[in-house]
This record gives sequence, structure tokens and C-alpha cells, in this order.
Amino acid sequence: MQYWLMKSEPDEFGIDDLKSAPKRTEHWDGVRNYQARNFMRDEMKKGDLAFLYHSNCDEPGIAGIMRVSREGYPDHTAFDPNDKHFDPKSDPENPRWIMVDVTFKRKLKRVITLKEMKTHAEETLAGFRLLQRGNRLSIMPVEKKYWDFILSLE
DNA sequence: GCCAACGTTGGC
DNA sequence: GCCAACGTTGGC
Repeated sequence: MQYWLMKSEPDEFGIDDLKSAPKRTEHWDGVRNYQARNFMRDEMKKGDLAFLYHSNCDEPGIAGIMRVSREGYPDHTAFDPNDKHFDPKSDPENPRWIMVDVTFKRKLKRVITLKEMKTHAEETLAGFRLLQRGNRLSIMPVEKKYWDFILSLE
């Protein structure tokens, strides 16, 4: 069982949106980065847990926990010319982009902010990918030691 | 295969 | 809104 971090802009899709979704489940569509896709396609397993990270907002940070409820399958939004994430190069016969389903588990008692995590960047969170320079990856694995420490801050 | 140009991400 | 960092595209 693996741990993950998945970024989303709360204006687009935040932890409360997941909580209020039917069956508290949503598909994680729109990923158009190969590294992130490969994680979903090759490594994410049903039952894995993931932090939902709010990016590009007033208070960037980890807002909640979700569970992978369906493993990788084709991202159909890539086939829809009217979709924001349409990709004409993704062929339904040979889909280029993959998504998983995630289910709400819980909100954190408070948002663990990026700012707060950065204060531990030299010690306990040294090596945590989220904190590394220029990191733009929207989906990344989280080592258990980082996962546990972040939750201990809660 | 190189690399300049361009687009996107995301913190601030 | 700015801009650094990074990924992708496409000409050569």
C-alpha cells in the first residue's frame, strides 16, 4: 500500500467538492503530464491513500485524505473537443491519458500549509518531493515517514 | 539529437 | 500580476 499527494486548485476542485460528490467519489481527470500519468497508470493501486493538496490559492497546503477507489483507466475528457483538457492526439483506440477514481476519506482538522511544512524542510521533511525546488509535479508518491510526520502536525 | 521558443504551473 | 522553473514542440 502506497501513499500519494495529488494537487488540485480548490477553485476548480477542492476537498469539499469531493466530500459532496455522489458517493463521495470523483474521477481524477485532466492530468496531462507524463510522469504524473505514469504514476496513475503503473503504480497507483486500489486502497492507496492520497493527500489532497490545494494549490494556487490563498493558503496552499494539504487539506484532506482520499482513497484510490478505482485503478487507472482512460481519461475520456481527452477525447471531447469541448473539454478544457481535450487532446486531439489521444486516440480512443490507444488512449494517451489515464485517470483514477478517488473517494473522500476525511478532511484534516486544519490545513497543513506549505509554509508550515517548509519550516521542517531541513529536518524531518528533508527530501520530501513537494518541497524541492521548482517542483511542479501534480501527482507524487509520499514516503510513509513523511506521511506520518505530516499527520502528526495535525 | 539539439535547442530556442513557447506554454503552464504555482508560490508569492 | 509577476516570474522562475520546468515540460513540450518543432525546425534544423
